[in-house]
Amino acid sequence: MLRRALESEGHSVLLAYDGERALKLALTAEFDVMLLDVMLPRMDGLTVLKKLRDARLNTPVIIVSARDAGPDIVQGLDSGADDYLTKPFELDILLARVRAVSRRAPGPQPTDLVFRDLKLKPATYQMQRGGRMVALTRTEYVLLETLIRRAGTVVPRDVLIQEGWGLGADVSDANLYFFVRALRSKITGPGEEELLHTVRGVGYSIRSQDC
Amino acid sequence: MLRRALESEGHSVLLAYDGERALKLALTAEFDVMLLDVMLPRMDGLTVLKKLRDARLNTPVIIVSARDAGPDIVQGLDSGADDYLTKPFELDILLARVRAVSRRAPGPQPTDLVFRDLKLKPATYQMQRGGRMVALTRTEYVLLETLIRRAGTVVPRDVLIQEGWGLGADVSDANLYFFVRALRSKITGPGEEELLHTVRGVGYSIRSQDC
DNA sequence: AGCGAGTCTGAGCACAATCTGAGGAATTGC
DNA sequence: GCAATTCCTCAGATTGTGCTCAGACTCGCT
Repeated sequence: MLRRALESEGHSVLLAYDGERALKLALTAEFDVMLLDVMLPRMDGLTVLKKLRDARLNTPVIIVSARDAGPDIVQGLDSGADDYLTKPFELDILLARVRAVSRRAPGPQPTDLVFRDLKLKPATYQMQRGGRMVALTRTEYVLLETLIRRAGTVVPRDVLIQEGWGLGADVSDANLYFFVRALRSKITGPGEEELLHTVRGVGYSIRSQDC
Repeated sequence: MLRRALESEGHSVLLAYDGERALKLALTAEFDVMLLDVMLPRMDGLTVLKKLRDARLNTPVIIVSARDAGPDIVQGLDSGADDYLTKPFELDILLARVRAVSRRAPGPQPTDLVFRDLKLKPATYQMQRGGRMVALTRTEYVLLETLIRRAGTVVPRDVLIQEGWGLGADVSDANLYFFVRALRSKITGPGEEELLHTVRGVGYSIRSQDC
């Protein structure tokens, strides 16, 4: 739900389901804002924050926690958080606080989605294959994003349709074929390896020849 | 009481008992943090904040208010506050938030926004392309500012509208087109590279041809 | 080899998104 | 109050995206 809300505000969102992965993400890519829960599996939020700051990264962090006791808040902020929001909260407030926090961050560096030498740039609706930079239309972009998010797995045709056109959408097969074709022609230049494979009867899959 | 507490933390404190004096203080001297109540005599806190930001001062501001309704908080943050604290609050939390807010501001932000040979001068509402200096109207300026702040990324149309005209603004498409046209004609002289690109179905983007 | 369902291709149309020109309303400065 | 600037609106012109269709091609099966 949060992801949706943030994406509708123009952010692109990466999700981590436990503390370790959150930290790993935060250390590898560069983010505008990090929303951090405290109670997390594998590594709690405050530790994540501590390690992040130890690594001299000052990505803005908003702690989102059910703990609303004074000492918890103080500890959170003093661990290096930029803001502290207690659950339950109103969505509008979260969005406003995200705006407030990210407003001062100078260089927004939305993260790119990558598979091999194929890079997807949410910020500009472009993709890059090797050195080639290509512009994508909105629908092409959405489809490629879901494909590359699940790279290595097969994405069923109806999932693609749902992502690209919404739930009850009435999309003809030919139409999806049309976009697959468009994507293929953009992804695979002459002499390049085919990355977007058809899985007959099911859907499509981004992967390299082997595996 | 607040003054005591803050001074015991090593801050030196100046007190203003109404909004007008607060604004005057904030405009004349340079502060690490400003604690701002909303319900003030002579000029309410939000107006003070607004005028402060209009004067291009980005002193960190924490709003301290009894109003704890969602819309109030959102409005406060979107007016340019860095944090929002509802009364009653624990002293420790206030102190922690003051530390959090003052920690990050490394002094006043850079004055000119720059992308390639395009320079935006907030102080004078002017822009410079190469050697050419051009005056901008208020709306043109705001739009170009948000575009250049997120240079390299696509700024959705509704974000532009929100920045230029405020939240619930009712702005016709044609109107935005009008300003985009105005900006383009000012940014791109004859023979110069187009920097303001449209991304169909989404919005606009400042970037150079490649990348 | 022959069949059928599933998939792909080429060409072209329709429509909404975008852009333009011209001019009218609202502000602003003097 | 007037002139200049700024902002906004309307009515077409234009474009690119999304979409469709008919026919060709594949793959797996018997």
